[in-house]
Amino acid sequence: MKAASNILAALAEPTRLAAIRLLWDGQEHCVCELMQRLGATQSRMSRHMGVLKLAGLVTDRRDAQWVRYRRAPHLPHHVAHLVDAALALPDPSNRIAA
Amino acid sequence: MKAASNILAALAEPTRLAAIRLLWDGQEHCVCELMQRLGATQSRMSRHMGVLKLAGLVTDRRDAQWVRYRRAPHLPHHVAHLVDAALALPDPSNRIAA
DNA sequence: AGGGAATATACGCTTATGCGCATAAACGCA
DNA sequence: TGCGTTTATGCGCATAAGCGTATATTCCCT
Repeated sequence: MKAASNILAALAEPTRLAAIRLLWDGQEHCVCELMQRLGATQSRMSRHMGVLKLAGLVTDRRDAQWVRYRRAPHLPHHVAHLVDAALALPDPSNRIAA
Repeated sequence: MKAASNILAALAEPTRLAAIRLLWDGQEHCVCELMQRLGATQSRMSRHMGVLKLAGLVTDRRDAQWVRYRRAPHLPHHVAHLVDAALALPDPSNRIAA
């Protein structure tokens, strides 16, 4: 099993990490919202979410024409802890103009 | 700045994570030791260490014909915390035979 | 049934990553 | 200086990752 590498690789992409940051509020977010807020195209965002889902970090739920993503429930504590640590790193998108 | 992604990507490779695990004892380890203990070729290990060094996770020191690597000193707490969390994930190489 | 919205996916392309092999570079020692 | 040891690196290759475009798919609503 190489779950550790999968998870780390999933987090090692700026847009995916940004998506995780949004999803980590515990609420559901549709792809359309994520792509808008992160400035990503539809297919790009969809695929990134697929990676996060495959890594076990998020789950999705079909709701009419939308697919709602949210933080995976019952996430192993090690994993949750890792994600928290990743989110604690300085966020490039939060940079203050000089 | 995309340091976060760099660090996560650096950790997202099994051999590199295993190297970090060894180096996280705070001691110095030469490439020859790492390659032996991790079963990697020389060039492979050297390059992996280069990636870790570039990510700022380790430092190297020339000692005669050896290059001693060790955990980077004064690592930002966020980063140290992240690495600790990554090392806390179940380790594939520590698997117990069934 | 038909149309529009939201999402996933197949395809092709470009770039990045990881690797082995061979070679260079740095060093100690005789 | 020449040799052995250790480490880094140039080169080429194979594979993976990421992306855009276009197309399917799923669902609601009329």
